[in-house]
Amino acid sequence: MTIAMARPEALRSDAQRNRTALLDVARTFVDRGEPALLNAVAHEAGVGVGTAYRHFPSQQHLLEALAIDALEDMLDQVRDAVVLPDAADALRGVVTAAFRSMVDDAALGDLLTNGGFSCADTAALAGDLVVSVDALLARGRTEGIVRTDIDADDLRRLLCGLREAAVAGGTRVSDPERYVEILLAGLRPTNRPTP
Amino acid sequence: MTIAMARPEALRSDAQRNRTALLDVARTFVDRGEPALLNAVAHEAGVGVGTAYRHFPSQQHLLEALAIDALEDMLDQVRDAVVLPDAADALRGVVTAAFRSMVDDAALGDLLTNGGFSCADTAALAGDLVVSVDALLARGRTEGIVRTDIDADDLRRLLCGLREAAVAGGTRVSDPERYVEILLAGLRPTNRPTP
Amino acid sequence: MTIAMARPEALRSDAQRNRTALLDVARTFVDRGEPALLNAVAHEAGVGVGTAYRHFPSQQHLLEALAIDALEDMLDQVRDAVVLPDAADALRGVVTAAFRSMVDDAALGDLLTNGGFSCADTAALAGDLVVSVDALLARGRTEGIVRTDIDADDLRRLLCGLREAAVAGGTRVSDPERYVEILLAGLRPTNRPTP
Amino acid sequence: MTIAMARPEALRSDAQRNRTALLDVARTFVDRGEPALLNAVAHEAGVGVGTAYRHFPSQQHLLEALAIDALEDMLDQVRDAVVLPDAADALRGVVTAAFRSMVDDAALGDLLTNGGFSCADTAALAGDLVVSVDALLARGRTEGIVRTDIDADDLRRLLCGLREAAVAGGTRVSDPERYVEILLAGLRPTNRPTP
DNA sequence: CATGAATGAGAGTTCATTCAT
DNA sequence: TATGAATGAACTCTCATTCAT
Repeated sequence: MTIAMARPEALRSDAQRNRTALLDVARTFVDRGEPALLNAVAHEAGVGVGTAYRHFPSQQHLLEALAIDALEDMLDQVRDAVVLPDAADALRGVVTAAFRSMVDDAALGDLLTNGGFSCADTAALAGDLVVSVDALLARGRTEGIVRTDIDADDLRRLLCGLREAAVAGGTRVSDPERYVEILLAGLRPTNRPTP
Repeated sequence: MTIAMARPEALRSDAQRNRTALLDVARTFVDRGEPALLNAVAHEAGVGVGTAYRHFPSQQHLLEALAIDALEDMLDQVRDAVVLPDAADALRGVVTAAFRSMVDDAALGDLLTNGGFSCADTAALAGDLVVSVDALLARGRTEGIVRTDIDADDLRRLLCGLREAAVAGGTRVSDPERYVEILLAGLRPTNRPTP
Repeated sequence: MTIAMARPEALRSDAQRNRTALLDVARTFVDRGEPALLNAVAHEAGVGVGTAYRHFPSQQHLLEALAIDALEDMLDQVRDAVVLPDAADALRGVVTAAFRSMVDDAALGDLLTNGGFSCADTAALAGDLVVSVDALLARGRTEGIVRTDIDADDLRRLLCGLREAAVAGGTRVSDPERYVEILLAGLRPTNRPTP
Repeated sequence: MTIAMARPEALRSDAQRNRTALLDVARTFVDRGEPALLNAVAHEAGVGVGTAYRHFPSQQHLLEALAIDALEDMLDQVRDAVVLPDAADALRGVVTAAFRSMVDDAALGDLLTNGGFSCADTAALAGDLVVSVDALLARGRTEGIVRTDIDADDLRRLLCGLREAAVAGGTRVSDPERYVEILLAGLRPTNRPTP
């Protein structure tokens, strides 16, 4: 029994073709806000259900495969941000980018909201993300630019909640950037004006 | 065809008994985070399915019946707040109380999050709520204690998102009050310190 | 236990009022081609379901109550026809009138089509109708103006079928009278021209 | 979305086995005059409900699958009849055969009576049938052996009505052929004896 | 007698997952 | 390895009839 991977080893070329087709179709589903039912995705991709299940044992696996690149980008961004000269800029950059990604990519948003990773690689990525975000927050706390009672999981929750606020009910709010500003302002330590 | 009401006229005593039993059971479902399936609720309440459907034509009606009291309390609170001497206190009180209610009562939280009212009385209540919240925000804007780019629907969305943040995944975050503080701080006009 | 009657004895005035209201509403249902569900009829008549069931123990009883006058008219017409001077005119008159009644009155048409009387009086009426129609046909056979292999039940079936033909699918055929002409022509003995 | 077909492409052997089993059971239902409920048919065929729904998305589809062969036979017969030397023989043959088929095969009878085709192939067949029957009637009119006010839809209605007359109430009338003779005689132009 | 709440079997349908081909 | 047919539990909803009030 192999551990599931959202990003698999090298595949035979036909398998790779199927996998890509499935992901492409699944993407259209989540972009429309519809659940990526394996059967429906398989059918629309012109592939047997069994094949779909071989590649993605559950909807969750499919979701993680859809989101893993974005998750990795997010990790890179946080790691870059940790070493930025200005801590406030770093945090602002990370929060803004994360929010945008989650609003634009329902797969990523859903994944971070619901958790419960099924693939070893996405789970590991998520773990690394927590570590890096904690580092970022630690620095922010040290420099006094962020509340001291917030950890990485709080930030994840707040971002997921904010994304819900922005896209809930299938309608995207106008100018979602306002919501990031609100979060960023709210994250600063109390009684401390914007620099 | 009578228009559905979440809070019906006086009921015959047996009907009232069943209705209460259904609502009690439904409450345990939503409190556990489970969907209040009409059949399951009916069965557990020791009542025929048909009876459940007579009282609540759909899960949505059931949800609204579960939430209407809390919704009304919320409206009262907002109306009281509008005439409070201090606008900042008023807003803080409303946001705090609303957040607590939604976190404690999943029915209320789900209702405000998903919208789509089926009962005339809950829909009316929700409409009144928007009016009152807009009044509250207008006053806040006038007095310069709240961002000018936020309306009642934004506040609803933000509160629903914050509640998601606090209770998502079936686990309630520790000390949810922190999240309200974040939101309240974020709602203040930029570059303006807490008084 | 009383035997059911489509046309009951004298009723208390309030009972009579309810009965009439139920029948009036039921008539609108069958005229629209909808089944006269006891619950729906009762509700629309502003009467309790129990009351509806007291007056009409089943949809069938309701149907018979709706049709009994027309059935009686039909019987009168046949009895009158039997003693008419011209047998061909008599048959033509009966067939034409019966067809028209059944096309115009879905309750009557359905009753004669499905049989299975639940009320003693409608059943008796139907029995009398068979007797009279057989007399009419006997005379017709004697005078050589009608096929010899047709009895009253055949004629009922043929008329019901013809009505189905005319109104099937909720769409009434244009000029239904053509269909009566076809039946009348078909009923004449073979090889015998219209006089 | 594939368009439904009453007669599918080549099936995998297991699918073919199930399909046949379902159709066999469904046949017994309609022959008993009972509605072919998908669930009941599936159960009696020893097959999951889902399988029944895969093969036949609705009762209507099932009905059309049951009737398509007979419908095709009927079309062949009409097309053959159109080119027969004697127009009267042609019409007689078609009417007689159609009536027999509908009386013997409740699926066919119900299909033609209720219309509302769900499968592309049966709908096409029905359309072709109208065309061919109209051709047959046109020739009959030209040769003066059929009433001029009857078109293909009238003939369909009359045949469906006649079949109702013959089999209504679950009891089949004795010697149904008499009814065809009546219809055939009735279809001839008025005042014109049988040749 | 009137009322209308309650009943519950059953119809119709969907979908995640398995497994024969 | 790919295919797609099969599965059946689960769910929503209806309606004819009964019975407590």
